[in-house]
Amino acid sequence: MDKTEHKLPALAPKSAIPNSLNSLLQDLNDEQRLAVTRTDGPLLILAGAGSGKTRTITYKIAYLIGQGICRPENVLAVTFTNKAAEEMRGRVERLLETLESPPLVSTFHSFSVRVLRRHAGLLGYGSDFAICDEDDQKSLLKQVYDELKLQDNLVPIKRTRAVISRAKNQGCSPESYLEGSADPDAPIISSAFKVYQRRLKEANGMDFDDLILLTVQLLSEHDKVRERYASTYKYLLIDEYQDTNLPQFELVKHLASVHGNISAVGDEDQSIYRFRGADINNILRFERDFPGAVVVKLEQNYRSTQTILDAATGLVSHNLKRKGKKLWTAGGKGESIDVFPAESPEAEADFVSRSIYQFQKDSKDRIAVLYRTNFLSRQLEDALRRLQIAYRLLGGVSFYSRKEVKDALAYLRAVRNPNDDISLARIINEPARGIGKTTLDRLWEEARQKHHSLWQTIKEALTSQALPGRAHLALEKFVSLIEVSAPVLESPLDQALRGVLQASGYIQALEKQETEEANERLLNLEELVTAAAEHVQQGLGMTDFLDNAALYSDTDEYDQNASVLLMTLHNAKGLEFPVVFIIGCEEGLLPHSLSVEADDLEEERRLCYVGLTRAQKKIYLTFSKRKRFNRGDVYENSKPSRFLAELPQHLLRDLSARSFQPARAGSGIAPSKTYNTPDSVRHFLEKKKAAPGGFVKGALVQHNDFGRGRVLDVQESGEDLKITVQFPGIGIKKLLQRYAKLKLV
DNA sequence: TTCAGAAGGATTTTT
DNA sequence: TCCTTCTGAA
Repeated sequence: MDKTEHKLPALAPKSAIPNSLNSLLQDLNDEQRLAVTRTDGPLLILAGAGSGKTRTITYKIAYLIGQGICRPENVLAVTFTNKAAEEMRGRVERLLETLESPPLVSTFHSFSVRVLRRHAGLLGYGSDFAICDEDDQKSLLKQVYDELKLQDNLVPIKRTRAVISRAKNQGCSPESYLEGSADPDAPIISSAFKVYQRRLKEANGMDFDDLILLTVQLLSEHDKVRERYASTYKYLLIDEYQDTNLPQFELVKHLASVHGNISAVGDEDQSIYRFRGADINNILRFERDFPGAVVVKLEQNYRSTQTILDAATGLVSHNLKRKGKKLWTAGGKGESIDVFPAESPEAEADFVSRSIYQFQKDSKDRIAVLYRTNFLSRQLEDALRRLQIAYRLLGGVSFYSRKEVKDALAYLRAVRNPNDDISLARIINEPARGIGKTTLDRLWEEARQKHHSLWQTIKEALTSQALPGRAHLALEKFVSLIEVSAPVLESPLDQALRGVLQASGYIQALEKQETEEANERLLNLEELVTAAAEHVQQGLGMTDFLDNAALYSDTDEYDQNASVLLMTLHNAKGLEFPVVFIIGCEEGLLPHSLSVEADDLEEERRLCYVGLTRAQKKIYLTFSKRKRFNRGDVYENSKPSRFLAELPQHLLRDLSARSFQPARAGSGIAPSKTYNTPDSVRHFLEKKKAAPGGFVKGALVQHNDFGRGRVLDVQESGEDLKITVQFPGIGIKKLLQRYAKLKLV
């Protein structure tokens, strides 16, 4: 790009600009500074991996506000994850020491919720609409299947859900989806889609896709609302623009329709969300969509060694659909990229965990292990535990998707709005209170015919005495439970939550079970109450609490302090680590077999590219020559990923000659490791007075490596205290119970 | 209506 | 291998 064409504005220091901002601008290279200081009209920042993307946006926000170009409330920055938003918010606040009000940094989804909470009425929704996650969608679809007399085995609900979501992300209605689809099941899916959408609206619910779609609908149908938002946000900044899908693009267009000051940052080589409708053409087409756009390319990489960059560029240059850019770094050549072909998946995990063990002996560098599919983490977790290496897993079952947590939240929703069918159905017989399948089927049938909510139907059935005595009584009790609980919501959120859980008998039912599992659930509920209390302290209400719970994702728990992180390649985007392992570099896994069939090879390649460019210093690529077939001990040969062959071969080093002794129990390989009680643990524990030394069962603790955990047991042994602490979220629940009991001595 | 035991199915990636 | 769903008995 010709730099002379756009002269850099002189950096006239005004008194309004904090000095720090001024000196920050001096730090930037010419392109970055241009990207930061150009404040008129559309701007596309094509940023390579590790080129300081986030930094550029953050500085830009600070620049706009610090220079007095606009007020904080006139800036809207959009990211894809809550985590990214949070981080950016923090950075902006640090840059601008004196800020009356913070600029809005938000994800597409949470921004949409914010707008919809205000204007849902215009679209025929109540403003207390519920946000449905995948589970809710599936249970709603189950009812749709009942209504349509569809068999699950004809078209699996899971598939229907995915197809509907995809259609919505492409902006399709049930009808337009049917027209455009070659799928033989399309007529069935389309009819389910139609009923699903109707029922969802009747239940005053929105799924994730609706959040965006309905916001777009709102802005396009209501000129006043659009103008209001579009003129409020004088400056619009969109991160990861290559991941926007059609509805998101339309949202952006609406928001930019008054001022047109949109800055989009993206990297077409990192577009990895096509499955959720992300359209790489959005970024390729930017200059056409926003005429007069200036394009800035950030090609200098500040993250990786030249070797890593060459490898990554070499790989992704096999893709045809890209604008092309040449990454370079002022840094050194760095180490070779090591490839380890393992004999078996176990050997692969063994290699990785031992290498990590070695690394940790002489450095504190953070290490990431990346993989294509979540289940690949398991064998590795086992291996890491054998060596007692602390790690943190992203993904899997998140706190807010646990059954008991979702039940508790459903109680809150149902009490607040009993006509919320989805929540009501979730808890009507949880704990079991004699409202069984037969009764519910009858009620649903009734509700369906009259187009009434489940709640209405129940009340009608009670007045008309239409049900057998036992069911009648059970329903009467349930109705009064919900009605009696309503005033409880007036009290502070944490108390309300506790009250509802008590009144419903949920807590008591768990307590009665006296199993380890029930106990864990109780502790989780306790943690939820704590979280609610924290929300209250931040001055947030119930709606915010529920929204956050719904939009919360595992990535958001990412903990800067853990030194070994396990996550999918998707989750790794936007992060960086000194050392990166990419495991499972096999045909069928990376690229994934389903993607090869669907001809999404380029996306898989980009995914691999994303993985490679996370690394600052060192990359290991591993694969197994054999893989275990579904069940049993049958092994099958597997081929190394074609991407390994596409990498520039001179950058690779084959480690197959290096062999490790196989791990044997009791051979002294597993080092005994003592964890000192971190200060934060003491801090937490000492607040509660009870048990020996102030340590108490069930207390929440914070550990540097594992994040938040809980004290399971406290025993005195001689002069020492033996405290058993459990850290949830580390692995699959069962494994967790077996292994993740960490002794803090 | 509920619980327990058995059989069968599953594995892409996420807000 | 593990988890979910189905089936039948109390």
